[in-house]
Amino acid sequence: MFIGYPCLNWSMNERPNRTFRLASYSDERFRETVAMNLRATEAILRWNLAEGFGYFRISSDLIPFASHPVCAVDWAAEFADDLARLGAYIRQHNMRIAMHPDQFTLINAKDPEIVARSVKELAWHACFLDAMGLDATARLQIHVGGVYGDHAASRERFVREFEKLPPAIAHRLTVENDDRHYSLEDCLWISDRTGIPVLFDVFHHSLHGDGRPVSDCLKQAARTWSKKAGRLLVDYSSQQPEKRPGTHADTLDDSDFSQFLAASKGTDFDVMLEIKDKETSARRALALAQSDPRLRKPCGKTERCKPSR
DNA sequence: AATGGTCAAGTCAGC
DNA sequence: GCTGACTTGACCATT
Repeated sequence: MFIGYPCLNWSMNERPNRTFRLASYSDERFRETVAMNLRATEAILRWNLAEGFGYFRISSDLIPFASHPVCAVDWAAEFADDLARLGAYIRQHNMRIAMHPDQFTLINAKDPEIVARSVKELAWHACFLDAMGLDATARLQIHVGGVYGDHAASRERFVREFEKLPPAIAHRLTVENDDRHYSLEDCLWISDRTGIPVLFDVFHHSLHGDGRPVSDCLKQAARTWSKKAGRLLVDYSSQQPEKRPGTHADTLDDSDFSQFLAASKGTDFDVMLEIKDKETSARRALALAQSDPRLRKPCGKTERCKPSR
């Protein structure tokens, strides 16, 4: 088990998600921004290694406007060396990487143009991971979406559209249960028909699930992950008190997380803490998991990974 | 320097 | 048909 946090690190003076307005786009500005974002990401991964975090979600803002027609720069070629170096670092320390294209990525949209844009969006993410030389354990997670008032039809459409995806995307794609439309059951239904591994979101399951115990869900979701796809991925969060149901907590609820660790004992996975204060909570989670035999730390290639302590 | 309106992309509910 | 919510950081124009 690796513990991770998404995209940003507030305690460092690094921003891996710098962007700018479309109206002020220029190739030069694009290049500068990508270069800064890459350097920041590299710095955060170094920090993660030192702190013991083996799992990280790389920001989709790293390459701004990557799938937009305005972007004519061949960034994968221009930054090939930087990307290869970053990838080598990740592989050397056996780190786990995921990316989460945003909610407008809908391979099952009714409008074929939205589908085409979504495929382009997924394609650049896949290209980015490819350029780093990462294998299929580096995942692209998306929600099912595209409901248009008919869950069943949309679920079917997702399966059909998946079959048409280029292999470079298909072999990295992962579906995640969401908090309003598609439960774990739905994702498993899709997985049965496509072989897509299912990322289990604990918090979403509590908001939109069938009430089944987390331990059962984890076991079911884990069965959808092959050796190639890697360990099961899990998103964890808890409810921010006094806020609309579904609002992610500002900071880790220590007792809720400890209960989750206890309840999940029978399954191994990498867990992403979707908590707003990022690495602050991730550190506490790491401390709470210290005595958990599943916990691993990122390590060098030659040195065998061992459970911490 | 601080502030606040607005930002590529999608869907849905509510007017 | 249009607007705002969803959700959330940050750009950027304005003060």
